[in-house]
Amino acid sequence: MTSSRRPTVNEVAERAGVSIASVSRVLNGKGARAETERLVREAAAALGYIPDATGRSLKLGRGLQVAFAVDDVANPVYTEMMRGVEDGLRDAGQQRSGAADGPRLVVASVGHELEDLIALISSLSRGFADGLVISPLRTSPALVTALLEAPVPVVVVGNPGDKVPIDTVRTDSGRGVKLAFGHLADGGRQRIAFVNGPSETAPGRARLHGFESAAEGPQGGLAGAVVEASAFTVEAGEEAWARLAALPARRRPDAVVAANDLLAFGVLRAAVSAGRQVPRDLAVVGIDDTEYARIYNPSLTSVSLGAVRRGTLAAGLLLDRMQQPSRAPRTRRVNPRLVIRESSAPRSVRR
Amino acid sequence: MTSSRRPTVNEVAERAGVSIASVSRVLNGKGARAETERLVREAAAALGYIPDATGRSLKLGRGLQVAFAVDDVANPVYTEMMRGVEDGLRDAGQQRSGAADGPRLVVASVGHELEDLIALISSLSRGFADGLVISPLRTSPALVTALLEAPVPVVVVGNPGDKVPIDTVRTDSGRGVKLAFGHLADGGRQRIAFVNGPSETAPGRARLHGFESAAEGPQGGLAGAVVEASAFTVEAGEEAWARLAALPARRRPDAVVAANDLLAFGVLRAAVSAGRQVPRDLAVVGIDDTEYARIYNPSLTSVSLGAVRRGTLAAGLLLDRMQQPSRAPRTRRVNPRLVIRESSAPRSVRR
DNA sequence: TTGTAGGCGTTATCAT
DNA sequence: ATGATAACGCCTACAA
Repeated sequence: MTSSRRPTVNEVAERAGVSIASVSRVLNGKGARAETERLVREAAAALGYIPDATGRSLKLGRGLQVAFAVDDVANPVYTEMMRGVEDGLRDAGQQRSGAADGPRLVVASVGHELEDLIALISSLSRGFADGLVISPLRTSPALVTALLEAPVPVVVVGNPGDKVPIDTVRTDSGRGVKLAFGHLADGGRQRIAFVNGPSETAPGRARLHGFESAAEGPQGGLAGAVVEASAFTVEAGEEAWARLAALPARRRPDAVVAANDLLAFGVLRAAVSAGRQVPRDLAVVGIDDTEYARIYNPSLTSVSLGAVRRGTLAAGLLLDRMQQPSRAPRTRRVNPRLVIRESSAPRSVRR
Repeated sequence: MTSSRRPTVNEVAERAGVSIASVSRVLNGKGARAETERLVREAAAALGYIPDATGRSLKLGRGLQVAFAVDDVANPVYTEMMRGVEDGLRDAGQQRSGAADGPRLVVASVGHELEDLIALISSLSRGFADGLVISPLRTSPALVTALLEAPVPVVVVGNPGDKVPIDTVRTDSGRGVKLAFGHLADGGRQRIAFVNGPSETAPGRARLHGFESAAEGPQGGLAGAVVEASAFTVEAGEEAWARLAALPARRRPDAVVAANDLLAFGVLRAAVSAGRQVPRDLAVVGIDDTEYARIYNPSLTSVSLGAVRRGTLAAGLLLDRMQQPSRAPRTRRVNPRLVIRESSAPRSVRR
């Protein structure tokens, strides 16, 4: 099945009757006599020659792969972000280098363990990836250290900690939570609960602050219970709903803001299974505006954090830094945007 | 930000006061005097030395990465399959080589174009990946050729064509369709439509055959319209429902088998939006038993094709072939399994 | 314009 | 047991 061996520049050169230097030049568009060019291209085609990426990167000191490390490939928000990174790589790569296309994107799915991510970053070496985009849930001094000493440029989507001199793409998810809260309050909801993910994560902390600050605002009296789910997953959302449902009747919420769409789906699934009517008995708002938000029944009101856009911006920052490793770190921002759907229809309105 | 430069064996050797050969030996566990070993390890640790993957693969003629090429990263079935591949790589890698862990998995998201996939396969080179798992929707003689001449071992999840001598992991998705059809017929449904994906794809063809053969069976009189969606996506499912709804009343289905879960969600979304009650007015069964099938409202009955298991099996086949490139091609099979949920509750039963 | 030669970081052979 | 040295495939001064 596998052909015996890959042809090398040497064999192409021999067959074309030229030197390996000419082969390399022709194949890299460095200019050569028309006749030489023809000879080389013919020989390469005949042999099915494909440059060995290893040899090339070894010589060049860089390859053409960019990695995207994700905590949870099953979360659609990351696949959307990934699409954004891909787009950004392709477009910018084309625009910048005029080359056929930008670097190839590989996705490294690291586990949920922070250590795994740190190991990935510091093991990052030429030949695996020449740039990295990460969107870590958790952070720690060790991670920051690894980031700063990373062997290749790294762009963080999220907040790695204040004043860390590194390129980042950020969004104010706390403000997103306030948007959701205000929307539910405007819709006549009386007791609005917040289902957060783990508060020791960066997004968990930011979103909790958002809820707390909403609770201090003019409509703050409507703020209900805060429940911390064990993860940003559907299962954890179901479990969180069980805890809300166990509350004494007068504290039981008529609306829930969930810290992401997966948690929201969990709450919806569990609440509907328990016989709640959504949005009549219970309104639900998620965060991320995942593809499934539109599809769910009822469709889910959600706060878009611009996952695709954030991916694209991250790719741009990364390419810039790969070109100029010493430039000053930059931060790009994306604004949250509320997308209203069925799951949060105002209490007063009959469907 | 990026530290000046990565340390190399030379620097470790110099600092340890030994030769680079000793460094290499120690770090690869080839045995050395205890004192030498200590010296090398200390120097390596002090310098934060990490072997350069590029240099290593260049010398070794192979790296330690496996790629997984997917048509549509947004389809949860592929993220599940990917999890299976990861597991298989890790477990088997550990078991076989006794090494810390198996090869690293990278995901190459190729576009929907067959050409892109072919380009990926033939451009596959050392330094990018040393093995590949693909699950292509479409196939063609050109793809088969590329597969057979691929520079690295390839395992196909799916059916690349009959008698193609290549390792494959298969499942009889046609039988899955028959399972779904039979289930709906048993539940008292009178007119069962089939929403297929593009019939020029391998799964589209197999699933259509499954439906046709069900239509010839004992309950075949219940077989209704066949609609071919433009893709295996939610949007295409919504559009397909529109076409079913436009049918004259007596041909309108009271049940739908969809060729995958995304199509099923599209049908559900569109039907529910149009005021249909599921499962009272309309029963729906999907294929793939995606994570969202359990979560949807109503939860979706679906035929599991064992995505995770298929991924694991593919990883095993790949590792075997990487070890023995010339062994005979093998095929592993996974059986479809019906998972019954709310969306297909029998007509007669009141909820 | 073309060819020769050196070296990127690693491992493995062959002396010592 | 250890060290010097030669590759692996590629690109690119430098020389011709």
